[in-house]
Amino acid sequence: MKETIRRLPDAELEVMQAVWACEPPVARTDIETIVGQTHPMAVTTLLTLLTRLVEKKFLSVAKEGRRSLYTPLVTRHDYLASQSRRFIDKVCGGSLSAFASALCDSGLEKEELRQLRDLLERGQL
Amino acid sequence: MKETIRRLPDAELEVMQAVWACEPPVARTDIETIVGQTHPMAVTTLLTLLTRLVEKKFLSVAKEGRRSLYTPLVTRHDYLASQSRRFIDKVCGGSLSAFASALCDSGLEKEELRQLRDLLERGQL
DNA sequence: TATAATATACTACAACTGTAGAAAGTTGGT
DNA sequence: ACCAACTTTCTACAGTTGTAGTATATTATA
Repeated sequence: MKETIRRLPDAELEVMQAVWACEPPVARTDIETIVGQTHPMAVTTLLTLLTRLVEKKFLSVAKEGRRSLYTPLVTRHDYLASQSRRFIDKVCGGSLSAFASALCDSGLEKEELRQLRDLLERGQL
Repeated sequence: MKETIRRLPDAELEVMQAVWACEPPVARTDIETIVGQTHPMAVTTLLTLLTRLVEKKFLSVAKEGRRSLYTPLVTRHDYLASQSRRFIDKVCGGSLSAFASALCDSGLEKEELRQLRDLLERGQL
C-alpha cells in the first residue's frame, strides 16, 4: 500500500489529469489544449497551476530552450488509489456498506454497477 | 438521482459527520464530544464551522434558551451519494475501470473487496 | 440582584485556491 | 542586430478554509 498522497484542489487536479493524458515529458501547449476543452483559462493561470504542482512535487520540470517540459512524479493510478482510500475513510467514515450504498444511489446505471462489480472481481486476481 | 451537492472542506465535513451521528436536533456540546475524540478544537472554532454549515444550508439552527440546536438539511446518504458520483467523474475521469482498479489498489483487504462486491450486488435489487 | 458560569457572535488572521495582468527572458527570421 | 512572437516568472488580489481570541448575551445561583 502506498503512502498518503495529499488531495489536490480542483483546478490543479484538472491540470494533472491533462498531464497524465499525455506522453511525458509534456509541454505547456499540449496541456493547454486538453484543459482548454473543458476548462478554458488564461495562459498565466495554467502556468501558475503548473508551478504549484511542481512545488507540491506532483510534477518535475525541465527546460528545453525557452519551453518548460513537465513530467509526472505521481502516477495517476497511485493518486486514484490513494484518494479512493481517503474517500472511503474520511467521507464514508470507513464504512464499506455506506460506501456501497452511496454508489448504488450515485446515479450510475444498473448496468454500470454490474460492470463495476465485474471489474472488482477481475481486478483482485 | 439528487441534484449536485457541493463538496465540504475537511473540517466542516468532520463536524457534519458528528451531527449525522446524533439524533436531531443536536446541541453544540454533543457535537463537541464526538468531534473532540478525533479532532480536538477550540469551542469557538467549532462554532465558526457550525455557522458556516448553516450559511451553506447544510444545517438549520434554532434557539432553545441560550443554546443553539442544529438539524441537518442534507442527509448523510445524499451527501455520500453525491460525492461518490463526483469522485468517479472528477477524480477518476468518469472511468469505471480506473475507479475499480484504484479500489483494488487502495489498501483494502481482499476480504473487504469481496464484501464490497457483495454489498453492491445486494444493494441493487 | 450581583456574580460566576456558560453560550454564542464578532473579529482576526495566516495559508490555500482560483484567476490573471505586467514584466522580463528567448528565439527565429529578416 | 532588431523586432515580432512566444514563453515563463513575478506580482496581485479576492474568496475559502482552519483556527481561535475577545466581546457580548443569557442564566442559574448565592
